[in-house]
Amino acid sequence: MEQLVRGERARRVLEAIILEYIGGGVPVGSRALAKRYGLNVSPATIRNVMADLEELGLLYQPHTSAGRIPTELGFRVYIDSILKIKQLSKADRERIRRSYKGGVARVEALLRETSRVLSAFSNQAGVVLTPRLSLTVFKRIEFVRLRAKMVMTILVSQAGILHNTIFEVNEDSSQEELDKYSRYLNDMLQDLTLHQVKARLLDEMKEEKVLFDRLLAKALELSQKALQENIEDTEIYIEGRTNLLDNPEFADVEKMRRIFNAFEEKSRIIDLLDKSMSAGGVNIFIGSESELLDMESVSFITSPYTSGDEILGTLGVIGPTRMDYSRIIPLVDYTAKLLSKMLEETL
Amino acid sequence: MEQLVRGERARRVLEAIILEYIGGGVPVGSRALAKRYGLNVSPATIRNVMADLEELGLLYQPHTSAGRIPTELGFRVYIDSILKIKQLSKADRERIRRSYKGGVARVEALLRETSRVLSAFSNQAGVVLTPRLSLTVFKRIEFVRLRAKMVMTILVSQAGILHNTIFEVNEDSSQEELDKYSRYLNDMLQDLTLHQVKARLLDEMKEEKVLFDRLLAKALELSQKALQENIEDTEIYIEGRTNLLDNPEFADVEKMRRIFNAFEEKSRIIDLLDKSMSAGGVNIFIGSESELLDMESVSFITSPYTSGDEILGTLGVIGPTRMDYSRIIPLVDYTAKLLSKMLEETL
DNA sequence: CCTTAGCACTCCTTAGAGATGAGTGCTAAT
DNA sequence: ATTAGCACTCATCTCTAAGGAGTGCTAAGG
Repeated sequence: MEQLVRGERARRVLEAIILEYIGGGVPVGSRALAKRYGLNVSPATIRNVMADLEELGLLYQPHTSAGRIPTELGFRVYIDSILKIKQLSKADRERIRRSYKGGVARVEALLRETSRVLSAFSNQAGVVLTPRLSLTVFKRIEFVRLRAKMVMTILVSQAGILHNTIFEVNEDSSQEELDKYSRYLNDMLQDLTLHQVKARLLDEMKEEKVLFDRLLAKALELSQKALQENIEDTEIYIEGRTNLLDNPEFADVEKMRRIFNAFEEKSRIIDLLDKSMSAGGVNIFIGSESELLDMESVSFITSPYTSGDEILGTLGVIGPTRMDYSRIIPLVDYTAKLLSKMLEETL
Repeated sequence: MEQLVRGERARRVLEAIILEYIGGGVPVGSRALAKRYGLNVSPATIRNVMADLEELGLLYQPHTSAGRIPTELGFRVYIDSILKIKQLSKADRERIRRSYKGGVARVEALLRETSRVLSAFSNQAGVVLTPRLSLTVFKRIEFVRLRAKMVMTILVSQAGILHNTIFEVNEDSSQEELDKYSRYLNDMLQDLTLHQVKARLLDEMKEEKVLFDRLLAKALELSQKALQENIEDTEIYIEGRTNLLDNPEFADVEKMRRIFNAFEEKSRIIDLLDKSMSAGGVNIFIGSESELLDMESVSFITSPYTSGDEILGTLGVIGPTRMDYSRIIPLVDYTAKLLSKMLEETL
């Protein structure tokens, strides 16, 4: 990829075109480029360079008499080998920290607030994925008797997130009995990851003692059910969707509909963000790279967030391919770190 | 209101115009009306009637040579004194019941699913408000020690909804101690509404015994904090937003932006739905009646839902003023009753 | 060999001019 | 009271022409 754009001048032209296009959203012509950027060459020369870049697949023309627009590949090359990512300024970091309203009263609220912050500072849509339950560490389980034979289980993960399930049991238990079960389980399952918890429960159920120990049997049955339902229900907070409407590329209703449809069908966005979870650091998906059908003009900038050593989830910004990467990449990076720190301090 | 449209024919014309306008979304002319509805009068006569209706403020013309469009008042009169609301057919009721996917594993999921169902059957946006915590009945409280001095409280309402708060305390308590507090409180607060709980806690704190009973004092302090934060955080589930994009009245981007902005600013929608909570049965807000600024062309059809005698929250459909009230009013009505029944059976 | 001025050419965008047609209000006859 | 007839209004559509941004190519100059 690196050697794709050889000449120094070619790279500067590509950069200029991308900056100009990010700023304006319209095809970029040679004249404007020659004037506004200190390239010190004539428009004709730039046209030659542009023709080369087009041949490499980094630019394209919507029609013969229009300027050039960067292709996805063009953006890719720009991001990978031209863009120098700066740190966020101290003032910006400060502003972000301050823009968190209120204390950390609930993890869910904190995640949603983070999404809002991302959207506010990027002027695009912010997105935060809640921790994958299966990856997180068991903290506590409780059973609540709602009415005869109806039980609610409450599972608390180390990440401070609650998951509940309501189900019917064959045999009624009093709240006192349920409390016994949960005390028992809380002792047994301390500090296991949810995956380990599942395995542990299965192991226990195979043991002979289950046959004789009614309490144990009951407790296992209930917790089984609780985990079955819950293990994969990840939530997603998307804030600032309307920011996307300000981008001229989504001005026509048809494109908009596609994007908002994608937002409604959350599972595909979750899959995408999941992918970027394992790969640490900031990830960038440009247009069709995201493999979200019909989203050619949309890009994702994501980063995982953690608590301690535990990777919890992903957050990021959704915007047009034509967004200001130089600002938003550091923003996403910093916000992920900030959130991680806040979580670590409370959990 | 009733006597506003005197003549029987005038009412039939108004009805025909509204039906035609709901169907087509374009101004309705006298000729089309005369042909398609069995009014047995000539277009000229209808024009006279239309002129009368316009004078009453029930219709208006976008320009001299266009047909008529019903005003908000026109819709109001139609709904209040012309429309006969039918029951949903047995087949429709069956289809709605079936379209609920999966069991009732969590109340939150059930509410979101209800929102989805409303949107799917109305082809508009569905909306469901979670129960107001302050109106619901206390079920259970739990404290979880997250780390030194950090405590999470979990409050379970009778409605099966969880609310949690994380906060720092001055003095560390072990999980065993926290369990004692919660057992104590669970006994004390059983079957009170959250409002009563608040009052009760304040009363208790005034008592002299608090000075001597450390356990009591601690328990009260923690529960105080838990309630303070939580008492008003209502959630709202809006599904099927994109359905609104199919309506020609929202075809232009500017109007769309307004609507989606309103969706992002949830508090105003919550206020509106709250209003309709106390007034039982189906409520209809037409255009500016909703007092959501900039929403002239949007209507709300809402109904409260319950569990037993308790009013829990509100659900409804958001669509253009020009929506099919005759179908959607019974839909909202039935869905509210269905949800109420499902909640009653599980809680 | 690279750079650049000049020029012909493309093609999108905009504005304006008719033409079309849906729909009205009014008048006069039934 | 109803209705046929007619003149009139005005949004919408189509077509054309002008304008202009931007290109590719060629030929001249460093």
